Amino acid sequence: MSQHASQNRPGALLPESMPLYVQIKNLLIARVIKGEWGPGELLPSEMRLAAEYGVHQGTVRKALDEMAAQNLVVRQQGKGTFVNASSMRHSTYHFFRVLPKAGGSMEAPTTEFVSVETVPATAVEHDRLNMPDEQRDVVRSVRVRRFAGVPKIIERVSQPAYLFPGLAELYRELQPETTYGLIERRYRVLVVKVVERLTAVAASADDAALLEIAAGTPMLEIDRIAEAIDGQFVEWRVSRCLTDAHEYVVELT
Amino acid sequence: MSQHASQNRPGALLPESMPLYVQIKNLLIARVIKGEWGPGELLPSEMRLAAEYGVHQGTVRKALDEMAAQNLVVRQQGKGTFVNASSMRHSTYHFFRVLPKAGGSMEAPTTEFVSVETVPATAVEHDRLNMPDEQRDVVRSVRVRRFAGVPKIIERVSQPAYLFPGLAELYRELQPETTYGLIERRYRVLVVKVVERLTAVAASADDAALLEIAAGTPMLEIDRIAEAIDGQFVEWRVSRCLTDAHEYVVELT
DNA sequence: CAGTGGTCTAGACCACTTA
DNA sequence: AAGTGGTCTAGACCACTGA
Repeated sequence: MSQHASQNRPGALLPESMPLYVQIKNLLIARVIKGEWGPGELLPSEMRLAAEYGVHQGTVRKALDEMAAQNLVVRQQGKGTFVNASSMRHSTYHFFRVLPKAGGSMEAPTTEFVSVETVPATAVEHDRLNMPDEQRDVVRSVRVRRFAGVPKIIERVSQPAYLFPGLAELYRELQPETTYGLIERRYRVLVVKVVERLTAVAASADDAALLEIAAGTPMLEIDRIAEAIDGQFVEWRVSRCLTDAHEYVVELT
Repeated sequence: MSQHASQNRPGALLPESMPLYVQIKNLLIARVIKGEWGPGELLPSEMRLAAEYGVHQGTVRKALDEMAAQNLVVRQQGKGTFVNASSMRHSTYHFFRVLPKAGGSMEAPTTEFVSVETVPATAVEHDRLNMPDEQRDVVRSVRVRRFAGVPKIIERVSQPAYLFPGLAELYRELQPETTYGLIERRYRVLVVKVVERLTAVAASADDAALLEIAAGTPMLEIDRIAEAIDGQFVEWRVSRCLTDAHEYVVELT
């Protein structure tokens, strides 16, 4: 793994002759996935890692800087480098983009589980979650989120059962506010990326009943796939939101 | 610009509290804004900039790396560092997130200008665009975008007239596909950030007439503020989209 | 106080582009 | 061949943290 060794075997040391700092970064990510350091835990210092891998501190630094840029770790001067935990992110609602319209109050929503069941996956669920053929079951749950007591969002969530044994019971028991915090603590699965597809739809009869509105009311539908640090798809969620007092905010650069 | 010199000028344009590479970065950004190098043009090499500012190459490198991370410049090994031009970005439609639904074709939309006028700003326009009190006029335009000939999006755009003299005439004359490419080429104003707020709305009578649909059809409304490299707000755009065959896609990390 | 990450300099070699 | 950005090492000093 030393610079000298890689120079003497061009293109041969590792599957691809990637830069040293990229190799270090990949090794560190693999160790984070393996759970060697849990969410929120302290990594060894730059100097220790450099000694361990036989490279210069600056090389480890560049690897850790890139991991920090990807939100995999958080660096704190004087303290050290920590595995990112969702509790350490911008907020518990890091991936939650539905906010009160400008001027509205900032209170967090409450969550009520309408139903939780473990059932065979539909073809669509199986496909969207990229599940292996031999795995058939999903944990399907329906939740209603209320702002100031008023129901505004319906979430229909499907998750591969084989990744999360006992998840249905956990949901019934804990009724957690945030899915990702729970699966991170209980299953050591860290969600690092979501892809959302937004459309405008008319409220169905089911929606209307749950939200106490007229059927046909325009709603914002958010179709989300959540991806874990190892690339597994861990959730397919379809949310329908009333946007009379809230809006979906996103910043693009 | 040496570390020593900046320490001797507390509270100056470049506060001593900032790291050297941040000061260099700010100076370089200022020069880009001033137009010293136009969009797509080559910056001096790291070595030249380091000599010019009297710092080490590595310090300039860190400044340029951060500018590259912000998409202000593009770095190419063996060639040099270039000011970002929207034509060099991921695509001409870098900020355009409305895409055909999965499985749909990928053809680009056409743009038709319905109206262009220079008029006094409403109170809302003045506020949203953060315009100075003494500036009163906006260029207001309405466009319809068609996919495969079918009208799907109405865009209502307001821009501060004082920032873009002659813009209304340019719009009438050129009917450009993309606003940002035009104002970059003609006014050397580079849009680097947009904030979008999405809601679901019912099509108005106006919308229905322009898109040949029934009033009340659910539509996706995208309220966008576009920000230039110097922090100026250069556009307020409200788009209404039919999402029967298209969707708004965003990836969050 | 020792240990951590943050900044800065210095110099080497590399891969890529252009002429 | 010359010039560019990309990588890596090396060592210095700083600011911040916590015992």
